[in-house]
Amino acid sequence: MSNPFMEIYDTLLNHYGNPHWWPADTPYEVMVGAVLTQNTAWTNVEKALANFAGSWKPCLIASMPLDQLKLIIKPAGFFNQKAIYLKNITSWFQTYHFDVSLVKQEPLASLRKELLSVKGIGPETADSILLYAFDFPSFVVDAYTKRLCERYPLKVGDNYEAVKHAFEQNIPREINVYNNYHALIVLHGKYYCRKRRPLCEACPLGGRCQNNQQKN
DNA sequence: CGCCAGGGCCATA
DNA sequence: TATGGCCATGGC
Repeated sequence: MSNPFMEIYDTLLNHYGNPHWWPADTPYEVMVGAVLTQNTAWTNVEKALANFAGSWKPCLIASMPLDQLKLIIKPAGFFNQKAIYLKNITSWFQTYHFDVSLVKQEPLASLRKELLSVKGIGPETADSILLYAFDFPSFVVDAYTKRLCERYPLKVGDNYEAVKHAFEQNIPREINVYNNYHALIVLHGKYYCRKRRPLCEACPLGGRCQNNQQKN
């Protein structure tokens, strides 16, 4: 195979199996989780999510006092900002009457612009929501993705949109592939290709990664 | 103890 | 337009 993007994908999928990812039951829960996990460990997000105690209706969060919302999400960190961000994304969802099917009728490009115009929704959060909440083929780039690209290396630059574009040009435009690929990169970034002391010797990507070659 | 986690906003130049 | 400081908690 001549495409390194697909080589990596196939290797990671073979090694980790199907991640069947994003731990959430509804699209709205995905949106909330996507905001709460910004620069935050998922274990902290889980604590915050547990504090909702089943109060998952967006209309409830829309009407909830800001201070109460801050208290609920406190374990996720940055709670002063994130409470406002949750209000903002909920207001956006309300413009669609909290109707997922209405959102899905929008063209991907305009929907992405809408999300990016919401204060608190940057490129990664927007793409996560598009892909994992609404099933749009919008590739998600995060810190793990950039690190893997740097080390391998896949010469895709450092700019978010450039990295995203590179992946989308080199993998099939399928929801399943986009979904799995990002999930696999997160898994891989956590357990092997971590920031400090990566486990290059046992890495499933083996000698194809230049960062591994250097250590021989 | 210090580092880090599935970013994004804002001020500054 | 691009970089740096800031935001906050919990796990290791």
